[in-house]
Amino acid sequence: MASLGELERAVMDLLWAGHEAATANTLRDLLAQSTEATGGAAGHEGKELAVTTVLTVLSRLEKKGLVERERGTRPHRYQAVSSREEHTAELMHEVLGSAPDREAVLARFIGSVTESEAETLRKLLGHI
Amino acid sequence: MASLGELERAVMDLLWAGHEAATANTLRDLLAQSTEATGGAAGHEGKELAVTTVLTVLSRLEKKGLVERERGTRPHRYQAVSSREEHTAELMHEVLGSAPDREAVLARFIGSVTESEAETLRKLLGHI
DNA sequence: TCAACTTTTCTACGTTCCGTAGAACTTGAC
DNA sequence: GTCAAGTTCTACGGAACGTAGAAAAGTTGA
Repeated sequence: MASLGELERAVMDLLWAGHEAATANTLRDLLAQSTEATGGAAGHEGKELAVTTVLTVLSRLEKKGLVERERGTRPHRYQAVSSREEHTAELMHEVLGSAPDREAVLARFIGSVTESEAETLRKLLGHI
Repeated sequence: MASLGELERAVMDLLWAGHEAATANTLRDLLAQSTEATGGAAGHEGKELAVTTVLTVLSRLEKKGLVERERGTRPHRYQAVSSREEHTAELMHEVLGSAPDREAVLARFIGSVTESEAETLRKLLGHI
């Protein structure tokens, strides 16, 4: 119950970036802009998707529990259920929990953390 | 480039559990045993898969970089490229890296770690 | 109120990934 | 050189996802 497709991910990124609820139309425009910006590599031109496409994706994201919608207003407004950081942290816990020996995983994990991240962790853990 | 199917996962679990290289035949037998053990819930009876099925899965896992095979011996022998713990830790880093603000994610992550895990982390961070 | 427009839901198709395995090919042993 | 064991090729069905048209539901100006 985790992985997202490419478009689903792009939509979540937009919802996470602008911290407000957005309509499908707004999102469609933003999607066109963001793919436009990435002219070079991936080949996605600034293509406008059909609104129904965006709506389908939003419905799927809602079913997955990542997005919630206000049904009151007429153009429904959508927003992320939890912040990108919370969601990501949750995912990390999910991954961590998928191994029987969590502490051994943590040992490996810490082994390849940057120094500044290590410092952050020390602070968070109430170390000196 | 990450998620595994159910059978792929089961195969990796076997390769990770018995730390030695195994043949497709061995794995097929082990798979039948392990599904047999889980009589109640999932409904998977102790069904023997075709060896070709196991071989296909192993090929896919090889292509994904999770498994490597000795081509020298005739029944090829397969083994996990990295331990379950390393693989899991790598995955966690991948997830962590998927968010722009890694430190914010770490903050949330630490927020819901068990006390014994926190203790482990403190020790590990002590001497980095 | 009704016609025109906007928004949402339903349905569907193509692609990719995965579980599954038969057919065909390769290779080592005798 | 034949045969049995093993490996590769090919393929099919189902689920997830990108994509969007058709149809239904709601809104609004005249």
